[in-house]
Amino acid sequence: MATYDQLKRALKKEGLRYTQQRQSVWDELCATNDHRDAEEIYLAIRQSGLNVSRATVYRTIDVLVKNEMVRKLELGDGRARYEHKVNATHHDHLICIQCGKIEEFMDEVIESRQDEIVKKFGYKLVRHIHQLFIICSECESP
Amino acid sequence: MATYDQLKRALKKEGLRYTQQRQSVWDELCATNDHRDAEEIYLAIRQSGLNVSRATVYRTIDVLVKNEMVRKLELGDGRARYEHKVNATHHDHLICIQCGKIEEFMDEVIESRQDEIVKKFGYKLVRHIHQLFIICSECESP
DNA sequence: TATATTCTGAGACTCAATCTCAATAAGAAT
DNA sequence: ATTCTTATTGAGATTGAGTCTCAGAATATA
Repeated sequence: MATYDQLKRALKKEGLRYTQQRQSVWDELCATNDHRDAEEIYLAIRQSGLNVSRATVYRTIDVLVKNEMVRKLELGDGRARYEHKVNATHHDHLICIQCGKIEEFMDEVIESRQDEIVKKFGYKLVRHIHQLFIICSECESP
Repeated sequence: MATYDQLKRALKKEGLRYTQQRQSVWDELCATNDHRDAEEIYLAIRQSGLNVSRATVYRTIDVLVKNEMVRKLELGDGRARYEHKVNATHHDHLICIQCGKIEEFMDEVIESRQDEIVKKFGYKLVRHIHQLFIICSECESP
């Protein structure tokens, strides 16, 4: 699942060395489809018996985000979440404000409206954040 | 502009006392239509000769946000921005990643698509964040 | 193998935001 | 108006995510 080659290529492109620590961060990010914070990634790696520091986790994630292998999610609670982008298509997020569950959505109409809005202003769209904060069905009627 | 009555009403509703410090925070927030962070609000109040602590600025803003007199913007850079909601209609934001300029947009089609998406999931929409990170015309061709 | 360079980890540091608690001020009662 | 009760304030300590430092470890190059 975690592609050894993709990591090597990205590191080479950045002029960085391939190391076991960087591989383990990438492996752990690919191990689930969850949206986890840096501390969770760090603890999961340690759990698996490997010794990688928090600093290395943060540094490696930055490289992966820059190379579009990982997506960084800012939910406004001060902790960034990360999801790998292996085999993933573009999507935005629904976040339950009760249980924290995160689901994904994608809407072509919204995507194209965004482009039109930006075009009308005469600007250039770089990226967007679209998050729907909801109460999920389980939390609504438990 | 800064409505004395609206503040008094909100404070009464929360079981809080009306104080000069709280009034000055509300006054300063209403003084411009900018999207400023807490430190900027704090410094602006001090500039005007009043003595209000950072703690009070943060605490008062929380009350104002809770009572929908002020909107909190999380741009993902670790500093929340605030804008007053006096005479304001709903809108989302365009943010220039070069110069930091913030502009507003509103699109009925996007708004209703959001409702439909949430409805399809069987969830309840509480609030949303929609931010378009752009490069503005001045930054694009200076 | 020797040498140069990058990487790592532990912990110090940063910075926005929150918390603490003694001193102060608001509002109610008299 | 004065007193009394209770909330508020301010200065600085604290928190917590994330970044930085730098000596030692690991990797690449000669």
